[in-house]
Formats: sequence, C-alpha cells, structure tokens
Amino acid sequence: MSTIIIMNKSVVKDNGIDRSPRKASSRTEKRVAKTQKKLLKAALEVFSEYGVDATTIDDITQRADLGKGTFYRHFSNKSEIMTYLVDQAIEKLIEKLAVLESTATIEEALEFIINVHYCFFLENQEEFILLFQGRLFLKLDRRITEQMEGPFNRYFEAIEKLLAPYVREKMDILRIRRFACAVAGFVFGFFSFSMIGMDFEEIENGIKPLRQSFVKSLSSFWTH
Amino acid sequence: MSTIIIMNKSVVKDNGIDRSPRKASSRTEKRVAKTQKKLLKAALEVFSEYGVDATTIDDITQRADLGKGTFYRHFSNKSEIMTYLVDQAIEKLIEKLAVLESTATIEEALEFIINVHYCFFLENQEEFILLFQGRLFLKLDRRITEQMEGPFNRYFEAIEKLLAPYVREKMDILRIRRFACAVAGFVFGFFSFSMIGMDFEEIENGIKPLRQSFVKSLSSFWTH
DNA sequence: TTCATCACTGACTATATAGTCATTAATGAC
DNA sequence: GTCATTAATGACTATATAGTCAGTGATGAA
Repeated sequence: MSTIIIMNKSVVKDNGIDRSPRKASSRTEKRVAKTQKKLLKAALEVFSEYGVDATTIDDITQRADLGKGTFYRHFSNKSEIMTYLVDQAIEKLIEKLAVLESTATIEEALEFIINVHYCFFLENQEEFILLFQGRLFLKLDRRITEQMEGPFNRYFEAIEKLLAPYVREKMDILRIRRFACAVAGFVFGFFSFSMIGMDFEEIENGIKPLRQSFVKSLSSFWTH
Repeated sequence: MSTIIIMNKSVVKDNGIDRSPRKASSRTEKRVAKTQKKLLKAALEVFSEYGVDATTIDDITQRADLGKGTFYRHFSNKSEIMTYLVDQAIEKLIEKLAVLESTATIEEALEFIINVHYCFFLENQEEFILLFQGRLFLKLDRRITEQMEGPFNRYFEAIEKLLAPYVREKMDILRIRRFACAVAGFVFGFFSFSMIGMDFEEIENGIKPLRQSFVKSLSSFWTH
C-alpha cells in the first residue's frame, strides 16, 4: 500500500521526511495554470464586451478555445469566475492606492487617489467595465451581492485608510465613507459617461482641469 | 360594405364629414390603456429589482397579474418595453430640467441641475436604477445601444442647452459635453455608491456640502 | 338580446443554455 | 515502454424561457 496521499493539486508524503516543497508543479501543473489563465482572460473579455448577464459559458470557452467541460473543472459556475475577476481587479486597484507617501498633503493625497483611478481606467478598461457592472449588482441581486460586498468594502476601506491621517479628531467614520463615495462616484461616473462619444485624448483633456477643481473643492470640504 | 376603416387604436370615417375626434376611447380603450400601464409599472419594478437582463417576460406578466400573451399584444419583446421606459424616464428628467429660470447665475444654474438630479433620484429610485443600467448597455450591446443613444443624447443636449447662455464666445461644444459628463457622472456616481450601506438621511447630509463645493469648483472651472 | 370584434389568456412548442459524464489525451512514475 | 492518474473534451440531458395561437370573455353596435 502506497504511503503517498494524492490531493487536489499537491502531493504530500506522510512518512516523516518531507522531501523538498516539491519540484512539483511540473508540466501538468503548468498546463492547469495556463488553462485557468486562458479561461479568466476570455471571461474578462466577453464580460466587458457583452456584459456579465448576457455572457454564456459557451461564450467563455469558445473565446478561450477550450471545451465546455474544462470550464467546470476550474469554476463551478459563471458567478464564481466573475467574483474571482472582481476580486482580482479590486486587489489591483488597492495595490496601486497603497503606495501613497505618508508625507503628502491632503490635496496631494486626493489628487493621487483620483489619478490612480484615472490610470487604472486607461490601462484596464475591461476590468473597469467589470467593476462598474459589479457595482450595479450590489443593489440588484442579493445573492451575488453577498459574494461581492467583500471586495467593494475592502476598496472603500483602502480609500478610508489613505484619508485617515488627515482626519480631525472627531470626524465621523460616516463622513469618511461619504467622502470615499464621492471620490469613487465622481471617477467612475465621469469615465462611464465619458465613454459615450469621446475618444481618449478628449477624456484626458476633460479630466485634467476638472480633476483640479474637484480636488480643490473636496479638500476645502474636508478641512471645512 | 362599411365605409369605416378600423385601425389599430382609432376609428376614422372616410366619408367627408369627420364627426368629433371620437367619443371613442370608451371602456375598451381605457382597458387597453390600463393594461399597458400595468405592464409598464410591473416591468419598471422588476427591472430595478432583478436587473433588466435577469428579468423574464414571465416575471413582468406575473408581477402585473396578466397573461403572458398580453405582453406580446403590447410590446414585441423585452428590449422594446425597456426602451420605452428609459425614454419615459429621460423625458421626465428633461422636463424637470427645463424649468430653470433664464435669470439665474451660473452657480445657480449648476446648483439647480444637480438638485434636479438629486430630487429625481430620491423620488424615482426605480427609474434611476433603470437609467443607470441603461447607461451601462451603451457600451455593452451595440444593438440595444442604437435604441438608447437617442434618449441619452437628448439628455445631454438638455444639459448643454441649460449651460449654453453662460458659454463664452469660443467655447468648444466638446467642452460643454465634457461638462455635462462631469455633472451627470458626479450625480449618478455619487448616488450609486451611496446606495451601499447608507440610508436616505445620510445621503442627504452627504450630498449637501459636497454639492456646494462641487458647484463652486465647477463654476470656477467654467469661468476660468 | 344578439353578434361581431378584439383584448386577454395560458397551455404549448421551439430553442437556448446550464451542467454532466463517458471518452480521449497528456503526463509522469517506474 | 507501460500504466495509472487526471486534465481536457464535447455530445448529451435536463431545464428555463421566448414567443405562438386556438380558445375565452368583455365590449359595443344595432
């Protein structure tokens, strides 16, 4: 009888000596990873093209050039892969927000936050559209909502964390949340509407001066 | 052989004398109108609850307490009833925008525009959610897009028309469009994000001071 | 009251999609 | 090279939904 226990994606020896963390992830694991990546890429594409709701599993697997059954080896349904992608996108955004230097003034901090969103929008349009849709589901379908409140709350917390150093003693947590809403709303909203009949250069020309005034007004609101 | 030509919903005499615009719309026509109203109300409800995509025709007719066939007597498919509702909602919003007095200053005009959106959001949450979804489709499904660009363009034109009197000679049409985007984006975006974990009073407290600073910064942007 | 018209109905059909599973192909241990 | 394991496959089934249509009932003209 073998002493080797084979688990989902890793092999573990149970005889005292645990030889190496495994040369492991040989070709099979790489293939699996590659397949999953293909699925995620394809899903992100079709989600942003057709919308999450209108997308079928066949759309995803056809775009990924994989069999339908393969999808179900990796994800249990459409909602799962969407949640995964939303999570990933939010994480990306949070990561970019995290590098703000602590020496910045409130104006610099706000400018930075808006700019991060702006760059994210420019460089990751598919993710932006996905998040925008995801945001919408928060009000529409309670079941999906529960899966997605996590990522979106982390997003708000990240913004709140950036603003925390500038908070005066008795500033309400609600006030900060409101602030985060205003910033996120402005950025998402402006870009979303900009997407009708404006090209990139126009959007860029449009956002710059508006960003300045928005930052100015927000910081004067912030500091009373 | 009768000289009366019966058309879809009106009766026309073709013998010279056209007696009255018809006592006509007797009970039958009222019943038809009532049925259509029930369908529209039900559709608006379920669209805002489940989302347009997730809604089925059965959802609509069940909510309206009508047979499924009845739906198809009034609308040819889901997309048609959605377009109708979007059109209606935009018209409502435009109508409220149209009453701005021409004596207002630019600050007053901006304050007014934002306030109209705010009231519309408070009083017509279902329509607001529908428009928000409709806005999203503009980028997602080219076929639906074509049906809906009309209403959304009229919306932008309405805002541009309000701002036109304050335009300096050589102000670009693009600049005005950008401005309209910023306003619409700010309002839609802020409310949309506000809907997560905020009640009405909080939203009201949140929007007021932000609106003031936003108006101030926008008007300074406007006048250079 | 009678009867023609047409709004309304909901069981039915056709179709699209989710999810399954027996089969095939690739991998890696020996 | 052989063989066990498991990833990938796509034809298949079960189900949900769109859209139809023969039948029912309300309306209004005579």
